[in-house]
Amino acid sequence: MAIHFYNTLTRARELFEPLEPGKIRMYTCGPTVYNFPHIGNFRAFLFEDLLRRHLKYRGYTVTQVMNLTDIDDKIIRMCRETGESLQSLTGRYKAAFFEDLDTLGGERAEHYPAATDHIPEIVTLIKTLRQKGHTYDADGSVYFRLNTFPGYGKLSHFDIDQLKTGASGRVADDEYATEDARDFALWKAYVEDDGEIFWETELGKGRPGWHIECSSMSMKYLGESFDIHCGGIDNMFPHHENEIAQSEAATGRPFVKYWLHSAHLFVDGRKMAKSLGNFYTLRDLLEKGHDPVAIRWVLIATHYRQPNNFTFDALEAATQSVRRIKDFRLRLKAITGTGSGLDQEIAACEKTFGDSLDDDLNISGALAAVFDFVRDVNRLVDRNEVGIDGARGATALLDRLHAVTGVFPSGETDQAPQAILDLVLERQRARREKNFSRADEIRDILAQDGWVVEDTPDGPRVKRN
RNA sequence: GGCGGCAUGGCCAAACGGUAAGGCAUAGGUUUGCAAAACCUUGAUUCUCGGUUCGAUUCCGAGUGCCGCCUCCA
Repeated sequence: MAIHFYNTLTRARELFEPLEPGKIRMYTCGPTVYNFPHIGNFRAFLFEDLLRRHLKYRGYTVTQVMNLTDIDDKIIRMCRETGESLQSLTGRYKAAFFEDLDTLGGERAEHYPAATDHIPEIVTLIKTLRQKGHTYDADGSVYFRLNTFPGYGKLSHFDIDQLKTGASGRVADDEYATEDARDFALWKAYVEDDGEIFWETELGKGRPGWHIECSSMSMKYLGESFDIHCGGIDNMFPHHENEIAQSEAATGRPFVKYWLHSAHLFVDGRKMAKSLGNFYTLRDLLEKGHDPVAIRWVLIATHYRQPNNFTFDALEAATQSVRRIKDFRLRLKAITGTGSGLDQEIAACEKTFGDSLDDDLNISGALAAVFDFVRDVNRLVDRNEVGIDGARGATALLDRLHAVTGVFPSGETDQAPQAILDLVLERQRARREKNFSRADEIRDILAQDGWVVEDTPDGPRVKRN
């Protein structure tokens, strides 16, 4: 089955055909590095991670760019309030972002350009826009003149004349210099409150607007036209709309072929908000002792265009699911005899898995295929019908699917230390001598150290609790 | 005021006109020294009301509820 994606631009499910055969260039809106990312941020980043992994699984060469926004109003305000330098502040949160990304098993993108490292490129792009008559200056700032770009609104499907200015109650005072309130800043003139944060450029003393960084950096690393652009649904307007305007006005070419937007994460059915007390960073969940793989599971297990309702019950269910897969892999590992090679089961699982993800990243179908496989194989193992070839094949399959989803780890790292293994041996001796009270006592001791011992026909199995 | 999304068994969640996947939890069973794991069995007519259709969770309309965007929030 060919890959299909739902394209926000057309509001339709479309056959996916990259601009260049075999190669995919994608841009994914990254974090603003002024805080620890919350799990809602990671819902979007992990959707993008799943996307890139699946495309690679399908044999494409993927070039992904994720920007790091390290200059904006909030960052400046924080620097002003704390006295910390911009570089120091954003450096800390960049590091935190990568640390959290690693914890969640996110693959690294090919490029992580930061806005402040691309001031020259930004200035060049603004100059091009100015040269083509798409800008005007006001009070030292440079604005994009919206009515010079006829296609404005084609992504968000907003009728530009019906936008209710200031409906969000967030229009800043310094926006009033625009001729039309809907025009947006490309370059913002320096103001007193900016302190030490400014760049002296041909455009004057100031700093870049928000949207322009994504246009200039995406085009620098991916070219004037590229395949996929992702982001949270909230970025569709105005951010992505403005990116299209800037980019296409500058180049005269189509900017992006497929726009993919992820829906929000809710917590207990409500929008995540600090005021509601349901706001979580990854670190909050880790402190509560939750498994990063289970967290990843919960964040990707809902289709990316559906609102994902995060609950601790769901996280617990995901934890159990991860455990089930790990147990299954341990069980495969213990198989030594001859028997079925599982060729049919493996092929069926992988086909359904791949077909599901090809269908606009239907993760639920993909996970269901794996669970069906686990159940089918477990049944065969119960009947002693699976041989070592089958076990190896099944393990290899899970390795392949883990490379795509990141939620089927082997649990190999849970290797018990010698002291624990000694206790297990002692317990075996006790059991052989029918000294079950001693055996149960040892099991309790192991449990206290966080290890579970299970008796199987092939001997005891130790695993992390 | 404009635009848009969502509503499926206790919880999470698929299905894009053909008669409701999967996971977790629950209950019963097989197995086990006891457990654990595994396996088997167990449960929904899909928010409400209309309409289109031989047939609707799926399409259309109205309503109810929750949510998002409308200039810098993934």
